[in-house]
Amino acid sequence: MTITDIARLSGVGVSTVSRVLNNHPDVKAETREKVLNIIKEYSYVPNNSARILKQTNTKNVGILVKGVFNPFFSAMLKDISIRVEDAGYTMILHHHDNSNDLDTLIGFIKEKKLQGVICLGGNFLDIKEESLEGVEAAVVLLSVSIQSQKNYDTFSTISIANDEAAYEATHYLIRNGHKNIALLLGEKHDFGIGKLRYKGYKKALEDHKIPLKEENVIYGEYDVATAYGVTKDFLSQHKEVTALFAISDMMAVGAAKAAIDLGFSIGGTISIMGFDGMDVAKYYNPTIATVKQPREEMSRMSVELLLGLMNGSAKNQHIVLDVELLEGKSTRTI
Amino acid sequence: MTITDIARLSGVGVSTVSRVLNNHPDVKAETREKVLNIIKEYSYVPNNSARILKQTNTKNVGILVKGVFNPFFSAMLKDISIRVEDAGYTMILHHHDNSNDLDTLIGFIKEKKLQGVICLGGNFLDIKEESLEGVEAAVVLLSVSIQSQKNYDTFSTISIANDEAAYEATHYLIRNGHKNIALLLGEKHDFGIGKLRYKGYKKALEDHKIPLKEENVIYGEYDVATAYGVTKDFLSQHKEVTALFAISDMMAVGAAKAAIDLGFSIGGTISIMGFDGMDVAKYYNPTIATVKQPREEMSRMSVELLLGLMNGSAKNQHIVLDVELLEGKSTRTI
DNA sequence: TTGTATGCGTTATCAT
DNA sequence: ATGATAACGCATACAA
Repeated sequence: MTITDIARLSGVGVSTVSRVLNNHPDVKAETREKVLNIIKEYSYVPNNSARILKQTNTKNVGILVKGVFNPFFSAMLKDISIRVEDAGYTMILHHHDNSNDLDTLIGFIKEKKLQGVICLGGNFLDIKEESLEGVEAAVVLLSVSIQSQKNYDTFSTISIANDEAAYEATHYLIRNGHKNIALLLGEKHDFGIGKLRYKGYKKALEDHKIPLKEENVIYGEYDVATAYGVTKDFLSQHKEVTALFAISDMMAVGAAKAAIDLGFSIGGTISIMGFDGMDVAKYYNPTIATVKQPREEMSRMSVELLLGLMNGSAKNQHIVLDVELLEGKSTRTI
Repeated sequence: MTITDIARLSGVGVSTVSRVLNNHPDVKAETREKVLNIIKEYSYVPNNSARILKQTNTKNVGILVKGVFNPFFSAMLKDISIRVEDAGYTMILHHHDNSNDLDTLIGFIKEKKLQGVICLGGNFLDIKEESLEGVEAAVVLLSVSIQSQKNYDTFSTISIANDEAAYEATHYLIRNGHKNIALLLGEKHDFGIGKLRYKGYKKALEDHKIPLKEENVIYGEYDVATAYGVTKDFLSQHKEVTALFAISDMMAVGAAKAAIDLGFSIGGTISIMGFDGMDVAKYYNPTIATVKQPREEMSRMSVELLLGLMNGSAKNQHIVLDVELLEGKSTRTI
């Protein structure tokens, strides 16, 4: 069933059908009605690929998400999608788990003829100034990790200082008298955000002359159940540890439960700190201290910047936002 | 930059470039190399719309998600995507929030030329046998709510008996001596799953001659923070309530925290029961009793059924799976 | 107000 | 092994 079929069945030309489809004004009401009826009767749906192929000026912006299953991203997605649609753009959400984030991004832009893209997550470690030179779309990288600190001019970034944030969290625990602080990371071979947070943890220890013990670093794969398991194993053998810093709130929850099940008291015999500022930290029992990423602000700024880039009123820039340490009942001073 | 440009730059014809792109065997290694270099040099990416437009036999299955921000769906998505890709199909994820789920589904199938679709969520209340008659793709509705109990032959469904599951949860609380049981629903005007769970709650009360009090039904919009707020308001005025049944685990968490902040003891002065069987219920402190939906099984069956429907080895069917009541420390007998 | 004809970028058929 | 060319379904410039 194509536009030609509908045209034939309605006894009109294809362009008339096309006009009806696209709400063009210059179609007689009667004709429009007739065509609409045929469309409904045969439940015809235009082929969007053909449409995109033909169209030049699509008001489309894309959101490219790496790992949609991450609850922190899911939450940001919501904010972003609302704002994008408010601005009159159609949002095209694309999830992927490819290794090459950059190629995926470029392919996405070309395939969908996008005017702009916000990337949520991913490691653009080898991105270069010229990587996006031929790309006419505005690109905002949000919460991604890139290697260099150069002021690239072909794309924008919005992020937090992951190393400093982790430093702050660790420092908070140290200030409260903790010296034996375990670190619960995600994946072992993460050269992006995980590495930066590790760096911050390490520096905080160094600055306070606390020796770093490699065995105090464990990996929970950003998963509650895994975090629970490794923490339980770890704590049962390392009773001397008085605090644990998890680099995601979901892992902090798993760790907290593990500690509880081992007889620790959260905020008593062990202090737990999370990362992200998710609702679950706030509503856990007890409330888990966490490093809150400015999620709403990141979402808002990313859309505003993208819109600005698209209409030419903004230039590419690299924004680093502040985090906020939220205290909870899960830590104590010793 | 199109395939024609690449052909010109490489000094070959478009068909040769197309062959290289699609890994056809009959291209001289040397030629392939040459073309590949040009492609890389100009960072050319094929236009997928044109591709889809042209292709007939795309091995594509779609996943149509309504409300990707729901953590229960996110978890299922993960299982499904792995299985679909294992089967050699490309998975196309599409999220939407349109009111007409059926139209969105049909549009999605036609646009992407899909061989099959799994729908996650949505209310297909007015779906009819003939709604999908002209659609050649296999359709499996997963965790959706449809009005009729007819054995439709043009699509399949996999679901749980939401009313019975809610009945079971309520009955469990009643059996444990509770008579004043609050119900924490999602949205007020939900005529799908929410309505069914309300029905189960109501019937359980009726069967035990417990009068239904409308003021005991509150709405948390499937959101932790909202659930926290309404529960706090509610419990501070209804100290006589001894149990609360939330129809999602995230809402149960919010409710639990509200109760704690009001001085209740979870599993002591108040019993809390959730729904879904999410990790968060298990790792909450204390562990929250919940009705576990067979998530892995639902995911597995949906993919298996879809594959069967596509290769003709299966017929459309309507499967209702059992739930499992997981006890926790959050309820007690009175 | 409506219809005809052309091209969007690709794949596939048929030659060569 | 490779190239020319005809669709795919649509939007649109231009003609009527």
